[in-house]
Amino acid sequence: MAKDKKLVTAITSMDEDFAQWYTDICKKAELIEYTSVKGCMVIRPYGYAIWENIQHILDGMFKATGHENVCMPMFIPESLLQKEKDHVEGFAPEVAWVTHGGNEKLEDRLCVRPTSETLFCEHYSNIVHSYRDLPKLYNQWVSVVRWEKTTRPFLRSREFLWQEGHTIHATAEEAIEETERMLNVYADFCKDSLAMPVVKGKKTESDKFAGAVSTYAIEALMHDGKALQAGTSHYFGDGFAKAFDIEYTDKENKRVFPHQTSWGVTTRLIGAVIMTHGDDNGLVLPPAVAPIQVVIIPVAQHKEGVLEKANELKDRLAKMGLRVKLDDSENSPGWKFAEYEMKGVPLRVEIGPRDIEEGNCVIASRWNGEKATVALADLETATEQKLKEAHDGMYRKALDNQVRRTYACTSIDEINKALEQGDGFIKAMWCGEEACEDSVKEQTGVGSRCIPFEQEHLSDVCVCCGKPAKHMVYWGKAY
RNA sequence: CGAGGCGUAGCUCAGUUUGGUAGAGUGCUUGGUUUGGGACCAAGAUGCCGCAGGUUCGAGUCCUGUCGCCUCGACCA
Repeated sequence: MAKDKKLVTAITSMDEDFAQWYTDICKKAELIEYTSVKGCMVIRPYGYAIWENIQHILDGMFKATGHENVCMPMFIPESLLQKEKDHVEGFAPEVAWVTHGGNEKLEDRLCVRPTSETLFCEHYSNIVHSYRDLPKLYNQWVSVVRWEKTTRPFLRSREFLWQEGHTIHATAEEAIEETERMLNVYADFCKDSLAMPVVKGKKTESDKFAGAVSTYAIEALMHDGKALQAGTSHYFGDGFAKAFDIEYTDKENKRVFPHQTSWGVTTRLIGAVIMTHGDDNGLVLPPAVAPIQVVIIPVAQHKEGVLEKANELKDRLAKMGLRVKLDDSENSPGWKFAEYEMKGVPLRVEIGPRDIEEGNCVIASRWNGEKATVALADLETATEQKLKEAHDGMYRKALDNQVRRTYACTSIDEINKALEQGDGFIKAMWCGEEACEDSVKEQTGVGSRCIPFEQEHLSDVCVCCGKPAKHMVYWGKAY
């Protein structure tokens, strides 16, 4: 792969310094730019286009499962935030406060939403009165603010874009079903659109969302072996309803509390894509969310007929509904190759005088670096096939990495030994006690990620205390 | 919030030890030659040396303060 030294020196290699590699990609692929406010970044057009594609696909999936979009205010009065005890305790340390309106000090200061459960609850208490009003399946696409101490582009910023679904149901069964349904939507999206394998599971008690009865998550394993929570779905029971006085009259004319859920994914998904698929030449984007799916690079473009032919190919691909770009700038072809590799464009079509004479073009695939000569007549079918291959190949490659870095362990020693080969997922049995969860983290550095739905029986006893095991848990170092 | 690192041209950085006219590479602009893996030649433009005080005849350089960014921890999507 040492084709050209300049390609390698353009960004820090991931083996040398993974964190720097990540930052380099964010900057050089023009995804973000820093601003003068810590943790608040400009998401540049190319980065935002990825988000728009994510939004578009997910929004379709939400609508297909019966959800409606709404928009809540950005401010939450302190008194409202205080209503659910666990919730406020969980979020208070990281909220930003608005204390003044103009020059006047506010009586009741306002927090900038870190999440909108309280706002949805207040609203539901106003509009839910009868079983006929249920369920409400709401979602919103907004930004939220959490005053993080340490920030990183996409992975942990103080303001971030997300969607938060908030639903309210007549029964616990319905709400639990919704919680699971949306976790599956997320997992399917990660697999089918981001080519990213995830582990679905339940969070331990200590790792639950503030105010939830149970929290479910999808966990992904990054290229460096660290785990990233890629999405969550929470079941609230009727706890919020009780705290916010949301009641309805059921068919038997009884006053009862409804059951709620919330679920969300964020721009962190972009970070997940970078760290799942990227390589030392830059970003590698899954075709489904790539802002440019095919880039056409003319070679010797000043020569008669080259640009005309390139434009013709562009039109043919665009007609297929693909996002295609023709780069006819004055930069050299080599420069363009490197540039669009940095930006992770899935396919590159090269067209030059030689090709035109032979009736061919060259299609290069970003994910595996392969080049193929394709007859111009077969452009559409070849492109379609190579995009599909890219998605499938990327998923397989990511899954291989995850499998290779997943270690089944039955003792603390085994965990530590496994981690010597590099970070990854540890599968190990657990008794269910928080003390053991803490102890494992202390002794090995890995924390519980989730209790996967797909359980395996590795041993009868807890990896830590030796008492009877209740669950197999995925452990890992987290972002 | 703890520990470390860094703020000099759009970017990457040298210059700070030992105070004395602001530097390099890259990028940018213009013209020409090029074009199948980050092309070449020529000419040009670009700086409150993060900010505020102080010491000094003189500060990018020394002192004090301050703000910000990055990395690693603890916390989190």
